[in-house]
Amino acid sequence: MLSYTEENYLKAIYHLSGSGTKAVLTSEIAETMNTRAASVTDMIKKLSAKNMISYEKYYGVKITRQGKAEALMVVRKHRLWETFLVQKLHFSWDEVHDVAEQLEHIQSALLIEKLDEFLEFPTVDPHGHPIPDKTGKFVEVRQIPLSDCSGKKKITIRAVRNGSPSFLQYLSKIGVYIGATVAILEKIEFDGSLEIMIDGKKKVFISREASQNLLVTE
Amino acid sequence: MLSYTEENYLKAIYHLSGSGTKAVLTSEIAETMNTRAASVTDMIKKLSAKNMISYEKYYGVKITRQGKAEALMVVRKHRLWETFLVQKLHFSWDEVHDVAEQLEHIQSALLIEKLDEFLEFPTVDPHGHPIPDKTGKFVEVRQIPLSDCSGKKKITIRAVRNGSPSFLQYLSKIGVYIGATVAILEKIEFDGSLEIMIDGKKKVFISREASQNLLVTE
DNA sequence: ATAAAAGTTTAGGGTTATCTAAAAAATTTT
DNA sequence: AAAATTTTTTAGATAACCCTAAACTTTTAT
Repeated sequence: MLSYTEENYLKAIYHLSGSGTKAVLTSEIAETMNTRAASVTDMIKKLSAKNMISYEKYYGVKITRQGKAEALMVVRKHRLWETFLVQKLHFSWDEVHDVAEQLEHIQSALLIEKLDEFLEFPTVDPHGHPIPDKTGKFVEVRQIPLSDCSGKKKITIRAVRNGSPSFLQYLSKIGVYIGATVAILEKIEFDGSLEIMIDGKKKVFISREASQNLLVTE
Repeated sequence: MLSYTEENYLKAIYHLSGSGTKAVLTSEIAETMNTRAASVTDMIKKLSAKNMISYEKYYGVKITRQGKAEALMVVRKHRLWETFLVQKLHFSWDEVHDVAEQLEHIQSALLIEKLDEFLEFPTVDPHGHPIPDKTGKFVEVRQIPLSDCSGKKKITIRAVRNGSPSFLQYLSKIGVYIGATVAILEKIEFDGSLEIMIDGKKKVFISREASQNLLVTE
C-alpha cells in the first residue's frame, strides 16, 4: 500500500524513465516534483524499501516490475478520471489535469472498474494518451511529432505531448483537436513554423514548438 | 483552507452538535473519530485558531457560523458523490460510504458544481439525507422514526438514521427502500417489533431497533 | 591529472497528525 | 464536604514529508 506522496513520486519516475525503460536521476525527479534533491533521496529510500524501484547511490533509480504495475494503475486512474471530467461533466481539456491529480489517489478498485464501464472502456484520454486496462496493458500507436512530418500526406492529430493548459487553450482556439485531420501546406525555413490546413477547411500557421508538441499518425 | 483531517473533524463536530445547535464534548469527538482525547484537544486548538469552532477549556466546543458553512460544504460533497456512485455507477447503497469519505475531500469548486448539474441537482442522497445546495441550504422535511408511528396510516420511508452497510443490506433484502410505502399491521407488545406491509404487497416483521432507524413521513 | 563544478547524500530540523502517560479540572459518589 | 472517579489537558514522543546546510561523489574543464 502506497501513500499519496509515494504514488506521485512513482508516477513521476515512471514517466521520466520512458515507461520504465531507462534510469532516472535524483535531480530530474526533484525538478518535476518541485522538491529538493534531499527530499527525493529520502523518498527513494522509502520506495526502494517497498521494492518499487531499485536504487544505487549516485546512479539514479530504475523502476521495478512491481513499481511499474503500481504506476500504471495510477496512470489508469488519472486518465479515466480525465475522460470522465470531459465526457460526462463537460470540462474542457485544459481544466482537467489538477482535478485528476487528486482523483487518481482515491483508493477503491470497485470505483475504478465501475467508472471504466460507465465510460464504455475508453482507450485514450482527452489528450490522446492511452489508458491502461485493468491488467496494465494499453495499445501503443506509433506516433510522431507533427514537426517530423514531410510532404502533404493526410495526417491525423493523435495526442499532445505536453498538455499545459495554455497550449491546450491555444489549440482549441485555432481549431486543433484530437482526431482532427491536417495537411502541411508549407514549412517556413526561417523559423521552422508550419502552415497547416485543418479538416480541409481552415489554414493556420503554427510555431515549431507547437508542431513538436503535437503527436500525429500519417 | 482546511486539511483533509481538519475537514473530517469539522464534519464530525457538525453532526455531533445536531447541525450546530449544541456543544460537543472532547470525548464524543474522540469516540466518533476513533482517536484519543489528547489528539482531539490538539485538533480543537487548530480549528479554534482558524475560527471554525469556539472553544473553552473543559467545556466542549461549539461550531461557528463559518465552521458550519465549511462543514455543510463537506456534507454537500459527500452526498453528491454518494448520489453519483449509486445513480451513475450503479453502486448499491451499502457500498458508497467509504468511497464518498475519500471523494468529499477533493478540492475543486468547479467539479462539485458540474457534478451537481450532471446529477440534475438532487435534493436527497441514496440514504434519504438532504443535500445542501451551493449556498448551504437544504429542505428539511419533518421526519419521525417508524417506531413512533401509530395506526394504519399510509407511511413513506424517507431516510435511514444509521446507514451501516449491514443495516442497508438487510433493508434491501426485505424490500425496504427510500420512497417505499408501508403500513403498520401490528405492533408486538413483547419486544416492540412491527409487522409491516411494504408497497401493499409484502408483509414482514422488523425489530424495534430497525424501526427506530427508519425515518418516515405519515 | 588535477582543480573546479555539478550532482547526490547525510545531518539536523520543522510541521502535521497521531500516540501514551501524567497532571489538572470537573463530576459523581459516599 | 471530602474522596473517588471521570474527563480533559499538557508534556513528551513518533512517523511522514519536507527543508537547509554541509559533506561526499561524480563529471567536466583546464
